[in-house]
Amino acid sequence: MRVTQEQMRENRRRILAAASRLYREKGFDAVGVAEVMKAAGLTHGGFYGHFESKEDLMAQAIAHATTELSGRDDDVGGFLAAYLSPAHRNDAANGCPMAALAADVRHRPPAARAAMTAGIRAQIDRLTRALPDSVTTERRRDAIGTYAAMIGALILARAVEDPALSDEILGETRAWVNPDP
Amino acid sequence: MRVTQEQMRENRRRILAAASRLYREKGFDAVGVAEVMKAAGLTHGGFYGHFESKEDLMAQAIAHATTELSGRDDDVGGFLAAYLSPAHRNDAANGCPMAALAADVRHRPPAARAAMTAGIRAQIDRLTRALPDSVTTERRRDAIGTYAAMIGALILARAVEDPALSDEILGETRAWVNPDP
DNA sequence: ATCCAAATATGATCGCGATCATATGAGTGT
DNA sequence: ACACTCATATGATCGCGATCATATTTGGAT
Repeated sequence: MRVTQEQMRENRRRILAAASRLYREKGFDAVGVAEVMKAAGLTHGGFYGHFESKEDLMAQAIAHATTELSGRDDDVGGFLAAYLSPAHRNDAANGCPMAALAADVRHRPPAARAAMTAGIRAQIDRLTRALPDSVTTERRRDAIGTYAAMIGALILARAVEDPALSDEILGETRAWVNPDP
Repeated sequence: MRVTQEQMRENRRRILAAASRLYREKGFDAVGVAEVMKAAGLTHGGFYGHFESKEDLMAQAIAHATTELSGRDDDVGGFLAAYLSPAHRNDAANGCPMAALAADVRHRPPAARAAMTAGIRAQIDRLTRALPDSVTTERRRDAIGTYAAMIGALILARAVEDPALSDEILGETRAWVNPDP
């Protein structure tokens, strides 16, 4: 059956949202086109009316996730605490797309890597603007180091099966990158 | 044909070495049993004489890689420089198994996660022993934060397609975690 | 109102990869 | 030497997932 142009755009948005959530939760390979379409409330056949291929979907889903999650630029401390929280660790599906997919994107075609690169660059720039100035270090260096530690800690905390060690990695990294508060 | 007990153990070692290299290079999903066996100089059928399943192989390959790469504990500065070098970024196949596989292991069965957990714990302990003592921070906290930053930076550097940004992430993180030298 | 094109649904196809069944042939203990 | 067992080789099987072919239904323009 046919559908309103409005409805079609909405369906496309649904597909992207479902894909970006499923990819973050399970990884690119574990999520099939049919599963994405089902999660979007559609059937698998219509997929190729919206996207060229699964590769195309991966790239657009990354872009969708990275542009959607751009919060406010103030309150770095709060951002850090939320990022390195057990809640974020336990909810990859709605969390940071870089922590969930950056390692995976290494094996993906150029379009997906380009989208990821744009997201990483934007996040570093945002952090650079948000971080407090310091006499001893440069802001951009701080931003890059802090971002790397955040992502590394979240990935490690998610990889580890021992909850105590996982919590320790989150908590100690948070104290380490932000010693003052 | 049959083979010496010695030869069989050697074959098993070859399979593990090939698997650990291929997994680090391409990820778990992209590497099939047949490819691993071929890289080890065998045919795919004999695989189940050595391992229960692909899951079993994944877990043992992680353990193999993590126990093999335990270098000396001194010279943290040199270790850091090598870890955050373009050479390491470009050679995931022979590099740190955590940077290559920790994010992936999140989607794997318990055995693989247990092996990865053991490797991460050992590496944190090793770094804790190797880091210089400090008045302002605790050694274990330093170790965890530094390790997180190293892994995060390497993952980001490998995800990014722009070589300039990739190099910058490596270099700035290195300067950030180790400001003195 | 009517016709047409477009969006989705339904149902192949096609290749790939994990696992298993059977065959082969050479180590191993007697 | 001999029989026998076991490691490997060869060749199915089996399910899954990406992609495509065809059908269906209804927006949208005339």
